[in-house]
Amino acid sequence: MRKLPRSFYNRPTLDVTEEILGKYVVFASPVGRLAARIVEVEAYCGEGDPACHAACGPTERNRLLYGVPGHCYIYFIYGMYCCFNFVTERKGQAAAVLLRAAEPVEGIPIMHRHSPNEKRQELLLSGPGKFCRSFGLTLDQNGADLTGSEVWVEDRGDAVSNIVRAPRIGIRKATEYEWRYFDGDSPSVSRPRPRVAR
DNA sequence: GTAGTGATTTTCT
DNA sequence: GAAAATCACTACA
Repeated sequence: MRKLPRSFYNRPTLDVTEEILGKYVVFASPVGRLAARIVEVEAYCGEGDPACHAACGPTERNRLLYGVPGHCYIYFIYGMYCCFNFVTERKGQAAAVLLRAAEPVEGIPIMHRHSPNEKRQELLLSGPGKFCRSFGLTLDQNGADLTGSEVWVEDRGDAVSNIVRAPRIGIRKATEYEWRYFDGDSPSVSRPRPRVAR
C-alpha cells in the first residue's frame, strides 16, 4: 500500500492512463474514508486532441490542466454531474486522465447514501458522474493535491490482466482515438459492451 | 432485454 | 444562444 508520488503523474498521459488501472483512489471525506479500485479511465491530451477541454487554448475553467501534475481537475457538466480528472504531464502541458469507473472498496454505506437510486454495489461508481456523486466529490475538491492527505491514489500491488482499449465515450469529436482503457474482467465498467453509435 | 430522449447548469462563442 | 468528457426514465421488442 503506497501513495503514488507526483512523479507518477509527471509522465506521458497515455502511460499514466494505462498504469493507473487497478490502482486505488482514496478520499478522506468529511463523512468517512472512501476507497475504490480504478477500472476505467480515458486520456485527454491537450495538444492535438479536439475533445480535450484545453483544445481551444487556456481558459479560466481549464487552467488546472496546464498546471502542476498530480492534482485533481473536477468540472461540472450537463447541469448536474461532475467529472473527476487526474492532471498529468509537466506544467504548461494541458493533459489529464478522466476517471470513468471504479469498484467500491471502502465506505460503501456512504456511497449508497449519496446514490440512493442505485441498488447494485458494482454499479455505484460505473460512470464519471456517478463516481463523483457516490464519492461525494464536488468542486470543493477541484485542484486538490493528490500527494496531500485529502484525495490520493494508492498502489496496493494489484495487476490488471485484461486491459481493453476502446474509443472514448460521450464525446462527438476525435472518437477515432482509442484512448479509453478499462479492465475487461470488471463488472463495474460503465459500458460492458461499448456501442459503436453515438 | 435494448433503444431512444429529456433534464438542467456552466462555460464559451 | 448553443453545446457539453452524463444519467435516468420511458417505450417497445
